[in-house]
Amino acid sequence: MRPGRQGIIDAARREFAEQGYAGASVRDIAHRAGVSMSALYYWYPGKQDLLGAILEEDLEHYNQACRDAVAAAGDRAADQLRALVGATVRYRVDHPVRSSVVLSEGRSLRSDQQAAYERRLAEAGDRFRDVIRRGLAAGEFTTAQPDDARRFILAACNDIGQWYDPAGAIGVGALADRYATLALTLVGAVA
Amino acid sequence: MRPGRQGIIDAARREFAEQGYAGASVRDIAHRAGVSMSALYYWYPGKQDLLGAILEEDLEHYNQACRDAVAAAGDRAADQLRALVGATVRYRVDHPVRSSVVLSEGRSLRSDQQAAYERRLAEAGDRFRDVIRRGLAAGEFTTAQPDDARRFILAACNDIGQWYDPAGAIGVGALADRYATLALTLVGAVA
Amino acid sequence: MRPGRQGIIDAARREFAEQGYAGASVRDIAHRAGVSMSALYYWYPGKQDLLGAILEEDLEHYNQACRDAVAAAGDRAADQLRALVGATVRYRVDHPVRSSVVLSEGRSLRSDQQAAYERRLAEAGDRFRDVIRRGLAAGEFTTAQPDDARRFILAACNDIGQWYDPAGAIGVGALADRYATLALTLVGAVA
Amino acid sequence: MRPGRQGIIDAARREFAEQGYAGASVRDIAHRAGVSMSALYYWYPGKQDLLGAILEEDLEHYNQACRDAVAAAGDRAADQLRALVGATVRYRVDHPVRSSVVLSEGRSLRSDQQAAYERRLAEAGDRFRDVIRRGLAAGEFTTAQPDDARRFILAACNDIGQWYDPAGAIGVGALADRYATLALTLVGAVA
DNA sequence: GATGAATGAGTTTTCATTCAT
DNA sequence: GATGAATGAAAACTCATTCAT
Repeated sequence: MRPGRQGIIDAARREFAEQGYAGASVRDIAHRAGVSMSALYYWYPGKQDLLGAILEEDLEHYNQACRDAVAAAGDRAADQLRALVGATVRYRVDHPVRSSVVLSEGRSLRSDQQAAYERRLAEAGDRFRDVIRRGLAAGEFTTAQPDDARRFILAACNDIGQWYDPAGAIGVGALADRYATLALTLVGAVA
Repeated sequence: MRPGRQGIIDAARREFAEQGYAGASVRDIAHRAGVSMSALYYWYPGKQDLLGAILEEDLEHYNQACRDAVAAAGDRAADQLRALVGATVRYRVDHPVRSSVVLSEGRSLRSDQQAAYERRLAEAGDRFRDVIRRGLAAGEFTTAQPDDARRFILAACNDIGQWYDPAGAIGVGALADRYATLALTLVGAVA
Repeated sequence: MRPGRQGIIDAARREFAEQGYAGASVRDIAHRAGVSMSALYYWYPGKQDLLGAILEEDLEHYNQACRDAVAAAGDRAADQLRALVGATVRYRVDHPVRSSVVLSEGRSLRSDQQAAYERRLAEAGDRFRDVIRRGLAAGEFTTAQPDDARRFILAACNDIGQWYDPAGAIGVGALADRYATLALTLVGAVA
Repeated sequence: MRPGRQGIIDAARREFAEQGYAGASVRDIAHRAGVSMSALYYWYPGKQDLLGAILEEDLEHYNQACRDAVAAAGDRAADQLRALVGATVRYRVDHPVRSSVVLSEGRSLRSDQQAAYERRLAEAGDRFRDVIRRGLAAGEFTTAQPDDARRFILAACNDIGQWYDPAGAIGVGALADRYATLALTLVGAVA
């Protein structure tokens, strides 16, 4: 696990995050992973497959976090939305490198890898959509613009990596709470 | 405008938008512009300078649109925020290529170009910050989270290019209105 | 030799003849031509195109020699067959490098280049077929195996490069005469 | 025969026939043979040795077929020549892969393997030379060009793999007869 | 007896850029 | 004002081969 495959994936993720997919070089990835280029090619058939493996792993990782958060949140839509926003904020803060690659390098995937990527992305979006729909149906939310609200919430959460300073004064927990509050405002949560 | 320069910039912008800065090739840019590579290098010193010129032109272009919108909006903060959101939504929809490059290729700038870029970016952010601050001071807005609200609004507006379909059913005007409404919700606009 | 295109083609032909297409390296071709690899790629899009250009040039060159020989040979089929065998023998002897590449590297062509190559090869074969058919029709030839005779003749002529020693005692003219004699024997030429 | 060795040789032969020696990769050979690369290297010291073993085995195989054919042919040179042509035609038709490698990859041998290869090739040529010489001595053959005739015959037989279609209408037996007839024509066989 | 893992030199090709004219 | 020709470095990837186990 660790020595070959995982070390290479980790190095590739960092390199893709810093340079972008096109700007990253396989040579630098191998060097960063502490293996020869040939060893890298022994474990992965090519640069594109590295990206595919990373996006698969990280999106799945994030989706799992969301599933868990919703499952632990109880029945009220407001609590589920709080949980979802919290999980997303936390993921962006705790995994900035993973988040950066997932959110900006999807377009660099080979065409045959796109479908799986977009399915996983849609799963994430659908979870928000479902919670908001259920909140509306239950009378917990009152917004007339559920789609726009969802887009605001997701865009805001995904944008965190662009400005958040892990060494700064804002804690993750507080940030999650604040973002959840605004999310509930957007969906017009009652009481 | 000028025959050589502008055609090259336009081609470069499209190429950067489609491939990313690192993934774009000077050869392809020249070909797309219909000029020889030598001609391109006659007008611009290099690839980085193309990016610099594009980001300068487009961010300035966007900032001017915002300035004009605010200036035309009258004195109430709510109207100014509506105008600002409207200008941003419109820019993202009407200039998807410009928007895409400005929003995703800033990190590829040479270090000596970064300062100007970030100053212009900050100008855009500050305009939202100022309007929200003035709205709070005037009692028009009531939010306890002005910074978070600003981030939600900007992130949502900037994200439009990721999903908006110009051939789809949603018109720009309607979209601008809807986004402005949510923006006002976020800042807790009164009555 | 000559700058640019021709020098590169000449070097590539020699290299392909000596090492085979797969065994030849673009680096060695460029070195042999006295140009940098980048210069080579300026003139030709890739290794395969070098092979394509060579086979086209050389097969056409040979076909032209055959056309001229037949045209100059007068009306009797026997004379035309003599001319055709003479032209082929001469080509194999005078252009051993061209002959070697044309006869052994056709299978290394890209699929889109194969058709043109095979058309030119067929043209060469058809010229022999036509002459033999006409000789039979005119009563000059009597063989019951015109197809086999044609294959014997062509195979023998094409094989010359495998054993002929240009520094040896056999002159081209004598060889051409001897091969023509056997060719006429094979088709059962009368008197 | 032996489990590892023979499967590897068979795979290598096919690969060499399809791609040429230089174009074939040890990886593909191992994969085709269904063994690991390490296993391949356990049985054979390297790629060159595979080629050496193949050429040795196949040329010897062919030579043995010729020896047997001549031995079974009786004393008349014409019958022996018929037998020799028949054996060669049959070998080219029945073993197209072996034939292809033997006839086109000899030049890729390591220098220390060349001698043995050329000795075996010469043995094949000498058998034809001897039969023709004996036919002339016995008055069975009358050609004035025994060397050229031999070259025609061998070249024609060796060329069969280039055009013969095993799924086509021509049977091996018929083809052998026809080629033998032309061979006898070339040597000027009497009666 | 056999392999999974790795290597370093090599491959073809593309890159941004320069220069003589 | 502009170009055709060229460059050296680097790109992604493959090669035949080796070695510790």
